Amino acid sequence: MLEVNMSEVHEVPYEESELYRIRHSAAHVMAEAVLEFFPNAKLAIGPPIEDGFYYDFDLGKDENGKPKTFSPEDLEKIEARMKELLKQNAPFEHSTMSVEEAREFFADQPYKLELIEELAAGKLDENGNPIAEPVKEVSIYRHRNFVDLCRGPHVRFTKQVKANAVKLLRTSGAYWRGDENRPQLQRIYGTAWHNKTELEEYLQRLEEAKARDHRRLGRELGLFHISPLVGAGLPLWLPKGAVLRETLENFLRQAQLERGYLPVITPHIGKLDLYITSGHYPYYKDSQYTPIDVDEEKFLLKPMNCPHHIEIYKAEPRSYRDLPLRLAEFGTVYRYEKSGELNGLTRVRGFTVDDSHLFVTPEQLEDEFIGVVELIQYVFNTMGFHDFRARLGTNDPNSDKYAGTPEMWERGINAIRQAAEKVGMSYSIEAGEAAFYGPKLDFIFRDVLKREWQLGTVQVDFLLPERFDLEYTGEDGRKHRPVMIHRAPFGSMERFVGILIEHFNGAFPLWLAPVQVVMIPIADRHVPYARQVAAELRAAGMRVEVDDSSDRMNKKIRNAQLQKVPYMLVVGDKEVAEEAVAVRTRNNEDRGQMPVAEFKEMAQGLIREKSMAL
RNA sequence: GCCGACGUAGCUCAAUUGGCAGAGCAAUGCUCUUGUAAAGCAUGGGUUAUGGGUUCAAGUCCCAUCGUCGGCUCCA
Repeated sequence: MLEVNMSEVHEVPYEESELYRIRHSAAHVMAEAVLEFFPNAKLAIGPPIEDGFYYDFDLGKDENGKPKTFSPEDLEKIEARMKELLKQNAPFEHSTMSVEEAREFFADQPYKLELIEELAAGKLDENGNPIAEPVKEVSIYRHRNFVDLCRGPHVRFTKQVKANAVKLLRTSGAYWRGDENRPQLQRIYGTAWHNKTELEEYLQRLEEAKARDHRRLGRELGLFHISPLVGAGLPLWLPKGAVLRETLENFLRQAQLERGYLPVITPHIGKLDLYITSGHYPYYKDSQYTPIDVDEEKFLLKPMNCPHHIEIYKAEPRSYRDLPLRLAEFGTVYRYEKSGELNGLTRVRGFTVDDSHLFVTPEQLEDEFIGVVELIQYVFNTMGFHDFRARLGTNDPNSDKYAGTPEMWERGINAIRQAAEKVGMSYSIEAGEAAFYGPKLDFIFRDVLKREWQLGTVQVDFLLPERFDLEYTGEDGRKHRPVMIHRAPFGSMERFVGILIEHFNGAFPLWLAPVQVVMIPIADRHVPYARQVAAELRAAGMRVEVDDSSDRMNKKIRNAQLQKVPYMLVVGDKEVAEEAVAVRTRNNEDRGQMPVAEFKEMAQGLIREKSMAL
């Protein structure tokens, strides 16, 4: 198993590290170089970021009135010049200016002026974060003739940024202040490290990430295919991918069965009115497809499963004895994603949610919420996902994106906090991360490349029960309003599988591997025996292929190895004679000869336990 | 959707300034019957994403559309 070393231990916060100063300084020197080639460029901001830095520029318009952009050749020129400038040693000098002076000094830099005004007004700092009070003086850094409004810190001399540890990576468009209604600027991304070795290690890491890209592995391992004729963002699951996905689904089905969930199946479209009632339609109009006309009525390709499940709840009168009612479905939903946002399996236009809606009494809410949290933890643990954190997403009181009353939100948030406390789980709170109908607890997983992915989610919802006027008859014979819990441990099957592919680099644990065993007959005369063993293993529930091609044994091993098949069973004269198989693993281990029955028992055990081992 | 780059055989990539579309792997056939990461030989495979245009001549230049990639924005 490939171990990718991303360890970059920050003893001090990144903002106080030398690397941060190096990158911040590299951004300034890059801007200096840009101004040499584009003297009229307007400077926006140029902060350090994870693994590097960027700087945004407004290059003005060309003769046709189109915004000017950086060409790839420009990038090369800028990088070369930047390296020269780094070597021409110059000190970084810090000073301050009064707001008045700064306004005058940056008179021809409109973006800097905007930053100065926001500082002076006590609104936002240069990163767009709110500040406590208006500032009277602004901080300035100068090296040679390049002067920038900047809080720093920087290295002391440009030479401290090693020219051979810096590389410009790419250009892109980026909206000023991250707002798509404001001008689009030209951004240059670069990376900078302490020394050449670190830079090379970083570039190496990028290569490794590329090699385990799920889009590439998805093709190489025959997992999925995206056909432009079917449509962008609409993946086709190939047999091996489908096996992988169904194995995951069946695993969860079983876990749900054990926990009292009930399966339901609902159609892919529903009347527009359904979504108007739920409130989804007005809120998410922009990310839904145009309604379909059916006779005189409008139908929506379903963007959510909850309204359908709610209608199942309403299909009959409910009593407190029916609750909690846990309805579960692998429900496929369709959401419009802008073309530029699509990405392999991780960002698609049609995907399947491992959805469930729990209808509970207020008294049951906490226990049921805990049950869901424990289910998600069980699912993650089984996957071998140990590096994850929880995030409580609350409403942002300043946003009109959230429906319901403050009391509802309060109750929901409290329910989640109490449940989290009871299971002893720590979490961070982020305002503005809630669903429109209620707060949620998200499970954020860090993969082997240390990238974070939001996977499982649990949401508390008092709103939709109101909107749909849900009720049950209580012990007291009166009508009561149930509470809903929305939850999905995997999130979306597409996204989850995409992440799984990258996390395991295509080498799935035995129980998930689309092909668990490849039979490798040495010569043609061994093929019948290989088929016989394959049949026996298949009868025991294993996924087995026989490589009866005319390739040499060595080639067959190579092919199985490249497909990351866990076990290769080589069979020749000796094995035929002794009812045995010669076991080789994808980890290049030669386990030697083993009776078929022994192999079968061993492999079955590992599959049953969903072991990570071979 | 926006900015930029790109689209040649199933895959990875070649093809001077516009001048006969190629290679490796894969596929198919034949020979060999093999003991732990690539046997040998042969064969087939393309309206160069699609549609228009410029030119004696377009993979190459121009326009549009579709798609991919990297960002931005967005993500119930």
